[in-house]
Amino acid sequence: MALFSYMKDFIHVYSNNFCGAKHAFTLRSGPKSGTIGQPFENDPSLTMTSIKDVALHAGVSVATVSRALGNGPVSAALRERVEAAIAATGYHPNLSARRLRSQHTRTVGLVVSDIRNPFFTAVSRAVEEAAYQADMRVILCNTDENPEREALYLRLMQEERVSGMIYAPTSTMSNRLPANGFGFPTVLIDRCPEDCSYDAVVLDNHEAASQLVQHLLAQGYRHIGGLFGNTSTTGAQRHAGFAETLAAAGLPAPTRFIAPRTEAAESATRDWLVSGQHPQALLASNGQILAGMVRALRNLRTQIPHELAVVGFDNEPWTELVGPGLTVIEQPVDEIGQTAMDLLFERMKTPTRPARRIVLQGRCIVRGSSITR
Amino acid sequence: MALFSYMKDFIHVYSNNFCGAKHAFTLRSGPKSGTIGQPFENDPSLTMTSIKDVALHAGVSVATVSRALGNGPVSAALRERVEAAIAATGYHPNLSARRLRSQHTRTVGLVVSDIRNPFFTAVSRAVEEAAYQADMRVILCNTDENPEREALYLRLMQEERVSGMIYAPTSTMSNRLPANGFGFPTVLIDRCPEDCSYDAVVLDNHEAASQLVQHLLAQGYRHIGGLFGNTSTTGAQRHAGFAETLAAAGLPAPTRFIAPRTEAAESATRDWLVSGQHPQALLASNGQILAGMVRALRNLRTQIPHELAVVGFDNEPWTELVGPGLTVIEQPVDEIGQTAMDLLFERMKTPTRPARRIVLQGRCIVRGSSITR
DNA sequence: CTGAAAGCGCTTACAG
DNA sequence: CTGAAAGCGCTTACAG
Repeated sequence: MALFSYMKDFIHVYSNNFCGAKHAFTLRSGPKSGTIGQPFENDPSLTMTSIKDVALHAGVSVATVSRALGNGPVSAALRERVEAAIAATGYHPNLSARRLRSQHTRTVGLVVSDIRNPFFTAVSRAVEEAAYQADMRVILCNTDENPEREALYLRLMQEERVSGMIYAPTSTMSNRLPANGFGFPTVLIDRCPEDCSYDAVVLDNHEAASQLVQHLLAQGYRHIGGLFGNTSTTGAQRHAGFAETLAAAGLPAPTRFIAPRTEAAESATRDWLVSGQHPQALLASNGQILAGMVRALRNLRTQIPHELAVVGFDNEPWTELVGPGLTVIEQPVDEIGQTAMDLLFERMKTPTRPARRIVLQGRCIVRGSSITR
Repeated sequence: MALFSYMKDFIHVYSNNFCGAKHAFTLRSGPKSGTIGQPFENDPSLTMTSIKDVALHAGVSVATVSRALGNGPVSAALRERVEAAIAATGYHPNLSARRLRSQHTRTVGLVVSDIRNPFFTAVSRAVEEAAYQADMRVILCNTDENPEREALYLRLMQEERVSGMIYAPTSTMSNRLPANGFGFPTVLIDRCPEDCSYDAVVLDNHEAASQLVQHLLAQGYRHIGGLFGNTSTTGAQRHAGFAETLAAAGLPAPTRFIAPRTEAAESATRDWLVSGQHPQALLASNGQILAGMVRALRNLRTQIPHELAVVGFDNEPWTELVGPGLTVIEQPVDEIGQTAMDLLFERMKTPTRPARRIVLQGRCIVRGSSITR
């Protein structure tokens, strides 16, 4: 409502005043000035009021307007006049100018590897919420597990001069993280090489996978196989927990590494099952793989859990609704996002503090997919 | 790989040169200068190389560096020297400065109402992809159906001076969209008042809901109820298609309007079913509602479709995996995102063109949840 | 408390 | 093709 009248005022002012005198310097912008083939943009300079317009309107200096905007020391009388002028002109501060001048962007970059993965969607929401509370913006970038896009977005982080970055590197970059950091505070999430010198928030992947295997062993399963994502340290760690727990029980750990995508998981599962000698139970190392696995079983008319038990990662809403319900590890997604932001803020305050690695525990939710009786 | 060495060079340069002479003007930034209680940021001016450093290093003017960066007219010799200097100094252009000076941001704002809704996740990906192709950034904002957050983000769009906006308004704002626009090209998606003067890409909601009802009628169902979201024009339109199709068949259309969330749908469904006189078939107006509905049925041990048939919107991967498979309307999410970007570009080119409303058809995917035989 | 002035890092007419 | 200079819209010492 307030916003609406704001807009109307804005439009109003645009079509009347403040558009004549102020542009001694005109741009030659137009269709030809952009990259070839790119659409050109309206010239915002013609439509946007600036702090100068507000100052003129209020009869004060731009410095005073700026102070009124930023809770600086301004007398009540002037502040009032400035506020009236802002309302009258429909002024909106220009963030580019503010960032350039103040040399801080109040922006955190969030670089994730697959926004279709609900794990990252959930973490994103938590990060955004925390940023919102701290009056910061977040730039969300989806690398899609593609190192080229990743390089592009890391460059973007530099160009945007982000205050900090929360980052889930692809496996390619995991081994090549700059030893001295990126030039701004960085917190890794979900994935982190064992030896790395970055702040990080990760799941205890080894333990979580181990829990799933122990649960299956307790249920009497002995032939247990696993499908793991091949693009991250996370998949590798979950595999380690899986394999070591089976080894401790004196059992083999048949494993396939695949792209962490539904389609890849579906065909891998199908191939495995039609190969004849398939396991009694299968573990999926993330939600996408789990979905592909279930789809394959469905198409093959394989009964869960009687013909094949299934366990996996990520407690997505639908895992409760499928078949007898799927046994999964739930990750503390809100805590991961919140903690990552906390680490970022601490790092900003104390740039020299030694790197901290926070390991969070998953929660094993047992459902029908792994219970034969 | 290229990126890695880039980073290393960057760090290297930072700790050596270019940090002495250039700051005649120093900021007093520090812990006290930010908002109270907010963490302060490292002063990037101390760590960042600028175009001036590159020019110095290459022995050319800043204008030449700028031209080399932007494909301007530069001799091959100088271009080479500039590129070497960029590599040596680890220079990254400052986007804030560039945007301020050039008066275009190459940024599109994407304001959605619920990022947990996979429909919006999918559309976001399509928009991002199209933006990426056009060398533009996207700012993704999630209003969470909250008009306050929405107002905040609309203000942010102004402050960021976005080139354009793709926008799914809450029902509150739907009635209050500024008649003259926001001051930049805007395309509505998913939701759009009937009479509105904005460019828009929407589903033929009336027809899609009608299709679902016709399918149920053809299957012999006569007592058909519906759960619809109450926060958007979309829910209302789907309800209209639902109710009118039933009316044409001379049947009543028992309806409940709810918040478009899983939890709300679950409790509404439960209440409806335990009330005794429940329908034979139920329609859900989006994916979240559909999920809540299925969960309620599961908890009540109600068999789909024998005790209750279920149809709904949004062909999310899991709808195929639940029970006998769920009959749904699939939305052309990629096309929606792509088309919205196209409309935005066209609007930028021809600001005065009359508003265009593009109505896309859904696809009805019939699965076991609505087939009794 | 207030204003005049400098300058953040770029891009772009303008004049060679 | 190239450089010197102006200026985008702000914030912030500095001097009253």
